[in-house]
Amino acid sequence: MKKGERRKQELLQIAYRMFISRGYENTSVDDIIEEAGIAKGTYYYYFETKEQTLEEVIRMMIDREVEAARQILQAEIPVPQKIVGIISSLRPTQEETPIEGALMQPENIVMHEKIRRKIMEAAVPLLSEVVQEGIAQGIFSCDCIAERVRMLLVISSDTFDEGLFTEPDITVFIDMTEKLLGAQHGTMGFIRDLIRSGAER
Amino acid sequence: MKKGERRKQELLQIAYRMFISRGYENTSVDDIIEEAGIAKGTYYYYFETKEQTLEEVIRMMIDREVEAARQILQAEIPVPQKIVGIISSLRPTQEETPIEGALMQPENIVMHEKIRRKIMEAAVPLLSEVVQEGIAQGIFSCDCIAERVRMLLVISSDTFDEGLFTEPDITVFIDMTEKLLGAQHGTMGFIRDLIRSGAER
Amino acid sequence: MKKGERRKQELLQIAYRMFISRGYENTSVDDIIEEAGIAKGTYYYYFETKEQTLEEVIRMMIDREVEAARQILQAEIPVPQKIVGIISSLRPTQEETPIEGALMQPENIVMHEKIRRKIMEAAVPLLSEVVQEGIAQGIFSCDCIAERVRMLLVISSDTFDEGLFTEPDITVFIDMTEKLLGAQHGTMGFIRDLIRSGAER
Amino acid sequence: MKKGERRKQELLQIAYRMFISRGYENTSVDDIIEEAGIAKGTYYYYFETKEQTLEEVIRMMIDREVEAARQILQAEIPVPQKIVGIISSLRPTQEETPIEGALMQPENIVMHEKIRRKIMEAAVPLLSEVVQEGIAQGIFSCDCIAERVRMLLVISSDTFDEGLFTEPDITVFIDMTEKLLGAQHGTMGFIRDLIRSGAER
DNA sequence: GATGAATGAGTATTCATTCAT
DNA sequence: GATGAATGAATACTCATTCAT
Repeated sequence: MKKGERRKQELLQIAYRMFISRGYENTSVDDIIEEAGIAKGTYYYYFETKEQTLEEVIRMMIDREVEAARQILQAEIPVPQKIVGIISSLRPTQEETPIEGALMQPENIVMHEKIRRKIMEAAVPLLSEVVQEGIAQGIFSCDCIAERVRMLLVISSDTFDEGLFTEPDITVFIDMTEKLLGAQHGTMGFIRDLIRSGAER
Repeated sequence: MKKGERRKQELLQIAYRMFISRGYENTSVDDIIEEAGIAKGTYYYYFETKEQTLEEVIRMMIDREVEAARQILQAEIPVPQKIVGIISSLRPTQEETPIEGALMQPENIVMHEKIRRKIMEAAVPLLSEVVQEGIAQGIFSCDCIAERVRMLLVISSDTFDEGLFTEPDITVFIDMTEKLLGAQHGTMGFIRDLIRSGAER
Repeated sequence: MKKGERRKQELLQIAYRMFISRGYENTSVDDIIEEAGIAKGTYYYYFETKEQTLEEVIRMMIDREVEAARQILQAEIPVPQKIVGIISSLRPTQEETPIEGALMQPENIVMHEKIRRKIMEAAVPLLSEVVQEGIAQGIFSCDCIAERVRMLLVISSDTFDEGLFTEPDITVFIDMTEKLLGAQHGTMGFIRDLIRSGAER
Repeated sequence: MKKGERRKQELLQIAYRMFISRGYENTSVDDIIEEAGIAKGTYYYYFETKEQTLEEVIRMMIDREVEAARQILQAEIPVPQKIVGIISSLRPTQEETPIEGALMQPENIVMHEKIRRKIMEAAVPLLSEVVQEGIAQGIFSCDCIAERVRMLLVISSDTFDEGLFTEPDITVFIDMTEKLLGAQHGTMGFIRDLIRSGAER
């Protein structure tokens, strides 16, 4: 039992890397089995279809990220930092594809989109909880929390996912976030420093 | 020459409809020529590759929409209405795919994404101009106009493109827009009535 | 040993049902082991190949039917009734596939044909014996018994196996049978009543 | 137009030979294109699917045979000879597979069966006409013509198609045919000479 | 007796593209 | 301008069979 499970995890890992770096559509089953050094039959022993492999790859990736996000949720840090931390941890394929840069444009779109939706599903409740916490602490003040959180995620994703943002983008994002959640001006300003220190690395 | 041009426009029209309704990847060259009633060779007489056809289809579609947006830009209506009007007119495949609903989920993603980017490119300068106008009139008050406009478009697209929005979504969207542009509370409230009257139809 | 034998009989039973209802070619080894709830290896412990399984399935099925036919042979009923009884008892998959009707058309042909041939082999001597008996009793009168019996079986199979016969088919079949065996007109007329009463059920 | 048509006929011819000699299931598309010396794409330019190829192969074969049968129907020969002639001409793959003998047992069954049914459909009306003619001439005397003709075909096919018949088979077949059609004893006796002279060749 | 992981040759089908006419 | 016959690499998936444990 264990043996088969481990093997499957290995295969998922390999498929994950290939899907991310070349795109789902551009990765053939032949490519995967060659990389994995297994026979066609072995692949289909573990996965019903290629599509199913994608599904499992995404689930694996998301599970991981949601786990990281949950850790942050329970950490002993200020609420604004929690928000930013969770959002960052849910960025797909962030430091995971450092090799080929932002390879999520061409035909990775399909997978990217699938992931985006799943992450949305998982992230909205988590973040809502934190925002709630912020409201309780008097840091935030707003209604329609779920909708605002969702909007926050969409903007964040659009602004930062491709790594092509400018200073004004950051400014507006910070402004936006504060107003969206009804926070005092300056509450989220630390984001700028965070990004700067991140970029320096 | 003219005859050939007209023919090409027809083909683009056909390709456009097919790409929209079945997705780019799911539309084969064979499908197109069958629908158009022409031979394989004829298709390749007009287009270098299938990819190029897509490019031209998108350009055509965007040109049209930008044209419509430009008309609104020059119309004699209040600035907030202009903004909403332009955003609406740039919604891809809105009344153009009335048949099968929001056919932009499954594998239309690729085309949808390509269009989205092109529209962004075209829309940001147009909308920026209107916002500028609003600022001059004292209706809006903000910096980083281009970035804010972009954000507005992203949120609008995410909220409304699939047609699956709720009341709170509208509320937050209106709130967001006002704060994003530094408008007075209530300035964009008319959007709600607009959507309601649109939905009634 | 006994335990293994029983297990094998169970597997044969399962394979039998699946072959009959879905066809030999359309039933994969995977299908069988799933239905049986056993592992791949177990299957191949009991059977050398899938083909061999088919062979054994057919043998089992025929053994049964021949046994039934033999009972009729020894029964104390008139010779004409014996003939009809034996022919009926040898109909393959008659009350055995009551579920899906005449599932022997599409790709079941392969198995159907194999069975047909085996049944022929088994049936000709049995029926020949009965015809001999009929000749001894002065009911029939003919030479080349084996050949005539074979012909009888072929016609019977063609006429009745698919269950798509009409009144004239019955008439001709009865006429044929009488003349084939050199019986008096009317001798086999009871077949019509038999079929009618069978149909009424 | 003509060029393509001829090519297709050639391909059909090749497929025909291969299906007959190796069986439909055992002939892969790869086999066919290799034999034909064409590319995969070319094959699929002419045929939608492999199944469709089979369909067309069968149609071609039957058309030919029915044409031959029709010629005999209109010939100026005695009615009994017509009957035998038509039946013979409808024998599938008779002198057409002289090479590998009766290669229609193993998995050719599928095709064989398909052909058998189509031939039946075509042959029954043709032969019925001839029998009618025989009745008019006082040579035959029977009712239920279609059913009798069908039976005749079935028996003939079973007896002769595989080429494994004996003297008694011929005797019974002749006897059967005469009685089936209500002909005088001796009417069909010429069949025996026909077969003998055929076998001598 | 029984398991299940591993195999790999085999299969039909798709499709963008080319080019001689 | 237009045709349509020809291409061939690519692709996902199947399945009977083996064998170490």
